Amino acid sequence: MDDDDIRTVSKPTVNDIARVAGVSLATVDRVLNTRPGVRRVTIDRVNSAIAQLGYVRDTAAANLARRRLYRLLFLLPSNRNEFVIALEQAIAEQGAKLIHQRTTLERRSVPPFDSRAICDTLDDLDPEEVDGVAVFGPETPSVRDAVKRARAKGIAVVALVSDLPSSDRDHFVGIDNVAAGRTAAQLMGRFVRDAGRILVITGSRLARDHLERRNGFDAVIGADYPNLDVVASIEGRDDPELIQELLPDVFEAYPDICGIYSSAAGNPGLIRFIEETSRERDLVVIAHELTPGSRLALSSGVFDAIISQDTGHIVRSATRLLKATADQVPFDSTQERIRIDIYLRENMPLSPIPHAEELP
Amino acid sequence: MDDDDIRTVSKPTVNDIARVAGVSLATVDRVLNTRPGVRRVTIDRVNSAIAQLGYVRDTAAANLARRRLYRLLFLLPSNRNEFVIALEQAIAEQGAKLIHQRTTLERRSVPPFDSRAICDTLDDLDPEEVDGVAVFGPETPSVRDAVKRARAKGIAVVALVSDLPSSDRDHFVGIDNVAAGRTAAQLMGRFVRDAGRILVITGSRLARDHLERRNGFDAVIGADYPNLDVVASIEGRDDPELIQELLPDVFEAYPDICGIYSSAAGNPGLIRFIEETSRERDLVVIAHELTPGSRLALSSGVFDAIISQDTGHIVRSATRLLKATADQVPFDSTQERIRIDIYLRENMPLSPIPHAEELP
DNA sequence: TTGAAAGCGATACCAG
DNA sequence: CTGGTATCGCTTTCAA
Repeated sequence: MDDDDIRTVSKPTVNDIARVAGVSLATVDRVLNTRPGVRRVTIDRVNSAIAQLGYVRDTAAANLARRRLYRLLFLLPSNRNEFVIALEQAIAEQGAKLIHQRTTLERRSVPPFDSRAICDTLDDLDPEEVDGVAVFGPETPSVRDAVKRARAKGIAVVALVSDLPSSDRDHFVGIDNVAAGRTAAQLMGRFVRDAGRILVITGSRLARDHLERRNGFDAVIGADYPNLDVVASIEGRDDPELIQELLPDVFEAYPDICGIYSSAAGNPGLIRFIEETSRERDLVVIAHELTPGSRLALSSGVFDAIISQDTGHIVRSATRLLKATADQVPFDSTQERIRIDIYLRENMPLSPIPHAEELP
Repeated sequence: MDDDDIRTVSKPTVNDIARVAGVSLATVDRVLNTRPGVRRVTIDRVNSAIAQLGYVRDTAAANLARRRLYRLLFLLPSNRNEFVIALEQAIAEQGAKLIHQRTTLERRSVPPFDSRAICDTLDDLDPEEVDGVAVFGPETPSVRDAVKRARAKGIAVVALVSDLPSSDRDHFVGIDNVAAGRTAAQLMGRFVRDAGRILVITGSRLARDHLERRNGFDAVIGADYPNLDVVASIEGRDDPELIQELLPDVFEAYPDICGIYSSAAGNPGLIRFIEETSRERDLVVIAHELTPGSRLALSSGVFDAIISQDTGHIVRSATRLLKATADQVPFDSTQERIRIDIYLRENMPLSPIPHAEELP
């Protein structure tokens, strides 16, 4: 009892537990890590000592002793659009920092919407070699099952950017895309001055995130803005060239388009089209993802607003969640919520990707 | 040389340095931590071994051995508005988590705008007892000098929410308030449908953040929205009662007010006024800080948009920056940039302060 | 000016 | 089943 009082200044350690429970360090460790070979009574004795002392494991010390390495894998589509590139950069940057914290980030690309490649990659993963994987891919039945198998092998899995809800992934790291679509619609409704038609550019039917955005957008425009009419969307397949090619016909068919919601990738094509043809038009354009290209468009007035998600935050969050899942420890949910960022020209960060790492 | 090659699998340690430099661990440590009592030649030998091996210190192991505790202090105004309360909650929550990471967060309140109290607190700080302090206060000459003295004593100082630029504080943790004001103005200009007057509610002339917002707001309205006219602002002193009291006269004098920019605290008074009197009016209202009260106002349509800064992020960022400064190690500037958040009804987080800490 | 050795808090191997 | 002990990477006396 006196001992306990004396100890209250600093936090209890395994040694304290051993002393209070009257067992050795090794036994305490066995109980702490639920390893076999301890009698029920002993387990109880140790556990009550733990409870009595209010012990909390020092993760840093544990990882040091364990020489624990976290090997995490990011599985991305091999798209070359700016968003995916930003994500890759964020992974590379975080990876360079985390190497000093016993964590390695590996990145692997598979062809877009190639469920098969995703499944094969996941199935080939050896739990001895990989602790967790972040998957940015389409929600297909085969992917869903492959995620389940990976988790069954003991590999932590988070869905990145686009959710895989029915796969039992451990977490989803990204924005609520229905809400993002609703946000875009609200801005559109506010920004457009008169009645007219709105064009939505989508990506692929296979991408859950694009679908959700579209649904959210339509719901709000339909409910709150009777003056606006959403015309049948064009499917741009995230391809700038295709988008630039399709747009003239659309504007021919609907000359009264007063707003464009670019809900997927392929913005460069949209930007080129507007710069070449629609300068004079009073067109409200809302797009997704703050990238070098979309920043310029926002600065120059080609875009009116950008809905975005912070790629740095996404990578850091995925990393923390994969580690926490692997270690089965709690995490800070407030820190892991990815915001639906709204950027106007006025609140853009000065530099999208400040590479500088400075000394205080 | 062979040794080095063999070692490339894992990262170099102090032992490797000692071996390569042909000195003892103790000497390596002395050089690493720039402690006295080492000959020039020896220092050089160790340093070149460090460079050769590309050594990076394992902070976790160092802190373990050092039994390093970070004692950080947050100095806040004793205002009871929701923003300060949210900040206090974030400090309490982070503090509870960080206690397991050798970091204690202490919070101290001083009367608002009481430079003297801030100076006294800073001057009383013992560098043996406090590693860093985050100051949320007015930028007065005396505060500036007290910050300088604190830093001279070896205490890390960051300015919180409102910058103290001429004080040589180590960092500023908060948003660019000029840009925040500009953002509010752009939204206002976009949201207001017709010509009219805009009322700005400010806080105090002593608060740098409020002044900056006001300047940014006026600049954009003046330049981009000739149809809008900003009437002389009212100084609400962050006081809901005062604001509620002042508003009727203002609307009497200017019945054509079509927008309100609440650039400081005291929103509850504004909300009550609008709910009681201006329901019928077509009033665009933009306020600062997402709090329980402002969330409700946004949901109900009393507010049209909220400019905000994430209190959780602010506290985490201040903590990381104070630690990094105290240890003189680099930090990740992309992670520390506090965003100018724009919230509409559609992109509000579901719960402003999710207290839940869940298991994966 | 330098080195040997004892920890920090936790883990893991090898005996018994 | 349980305990002793070396070790992780780094810091810190205490001697020499």
